[in-house]
Amino acid sequence: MRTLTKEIASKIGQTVTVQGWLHKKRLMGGLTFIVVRDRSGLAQVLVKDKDEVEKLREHQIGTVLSVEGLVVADDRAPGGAEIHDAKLSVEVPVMEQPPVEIDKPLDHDSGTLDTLFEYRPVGLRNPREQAVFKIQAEVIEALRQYFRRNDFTEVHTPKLLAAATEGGAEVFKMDYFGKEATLAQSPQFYKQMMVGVFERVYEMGSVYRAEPSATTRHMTEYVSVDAEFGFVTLSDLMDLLSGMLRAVADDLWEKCPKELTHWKAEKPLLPAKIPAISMAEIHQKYTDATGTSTIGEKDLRPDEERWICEYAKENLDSEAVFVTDWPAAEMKFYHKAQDEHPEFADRIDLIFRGIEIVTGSMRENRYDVVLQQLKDMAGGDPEAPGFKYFLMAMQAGMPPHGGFGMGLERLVQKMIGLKNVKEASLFPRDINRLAP
RNA sequence: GGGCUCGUAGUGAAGUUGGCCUAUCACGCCUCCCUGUCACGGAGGAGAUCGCCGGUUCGAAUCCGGUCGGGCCCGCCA
Repeated sequence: MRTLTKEIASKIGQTVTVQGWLHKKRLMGGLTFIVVRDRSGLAQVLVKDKDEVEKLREHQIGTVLSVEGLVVADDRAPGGAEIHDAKLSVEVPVMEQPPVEIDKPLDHDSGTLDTLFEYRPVGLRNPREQAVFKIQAEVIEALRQYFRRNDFTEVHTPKLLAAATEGGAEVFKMDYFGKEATLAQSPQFYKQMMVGVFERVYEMGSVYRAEPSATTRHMTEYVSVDAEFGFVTLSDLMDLLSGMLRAVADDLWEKCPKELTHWKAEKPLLPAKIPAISMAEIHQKYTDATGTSTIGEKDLRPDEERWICEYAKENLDSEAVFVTDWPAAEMKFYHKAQDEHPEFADRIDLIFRGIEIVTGSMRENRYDVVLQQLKDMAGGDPEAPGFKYFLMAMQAGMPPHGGFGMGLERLVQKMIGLKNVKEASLFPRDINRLAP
């Protein structure tokens, strides 16, 4: 019977067998400490028998071990318990030293990220790297719970598409049995269609962007958290997002204290309602504060995004900000303009700790209007397979609805405090990395 | 796509106004010592044709040209 390392503290006085990877060897002469890693964590084994220690000669970290011994309580042991009188059995010997260190923090300086990713299959065994993805898994779990609490249905939409979807971002083209197909850059049209079915839906899945962006916040493949719901206003959407971000943070700091400590992560300051500031006002404040004029610009500069978050943290007790009142000239065809001020789109971005993690908007739900906007704003062909079925759903009756897309890795990056979004991806894909 | 910047043992760095470099340090690895370590400690050792090609020079890690591969910022976006 296998005992997990996390269970040994509750098995004092019992003989147990743990299985895992050799994580650390400390030879002290007459006694040797061995640390074994399994899925639940680490356990210390004390070996005094020279013959037992000899079994590990020249065996590298990563060697697969089975260890049988007596669990003894000792304040000097990590976790208050360790295994004594151990009989070691090497299940899978490893004689090659790992290319990167597993038992000490790996370098995350920007200049060395290439090495970090090149050796990911091994480097991810490092507990501190693992922690990133334990946190990511918990974020997914918290989001799923939050959406379910709010009566959303989870869906999975196709990523192989007949044609480009939203326009704007570049899409990957590929051969599909002699026809041209594209990879989805978002589930936008499908999740809107599903509003007509379930009213409230969400999806968490990979999307693909063929943009030649070489920055700390872009990847060509990332996990998009998408939600869409009907019979709502932009205000409802902002409330949903405010609640969501807080739910994730609360859950994370409750469930993953150890993992967060690895990264010295600080719980974000998030009010019940994240403050909303119009783009024009941000431009004005930024211009006043820095002397660099951005007034009239149609988007926020990256530096403005960083600046407004600092401002909000100091003055509004929030590390996140909604940016409202985007110029309608920058609207996508499926967006809805504001009823009272049609020069603005009914759109928000959510900026968290200096980076845009969410874009959301109300969608144009009137068939005639969205059809016209498609022709006028996107030059789209209503009969093209990329638009035809979307329009079919719109014509079949759509309530006022809206939704958002959020970059999972960006959220994890900012919760932890990583410098590059790629550090929050198991196997990141960017403009010049396709492997591992 | 534009601008800037970097490439030195398995890993991270120093050296880069040419010679003192037979290339330095730390981690890791190997050998030995060490009975309470937990980033253990101590002694010794192996490991690098300084990304690659060409040039300048008596002499190149260092200067020049080319080339390959990274990174950061901007644009665009999540």
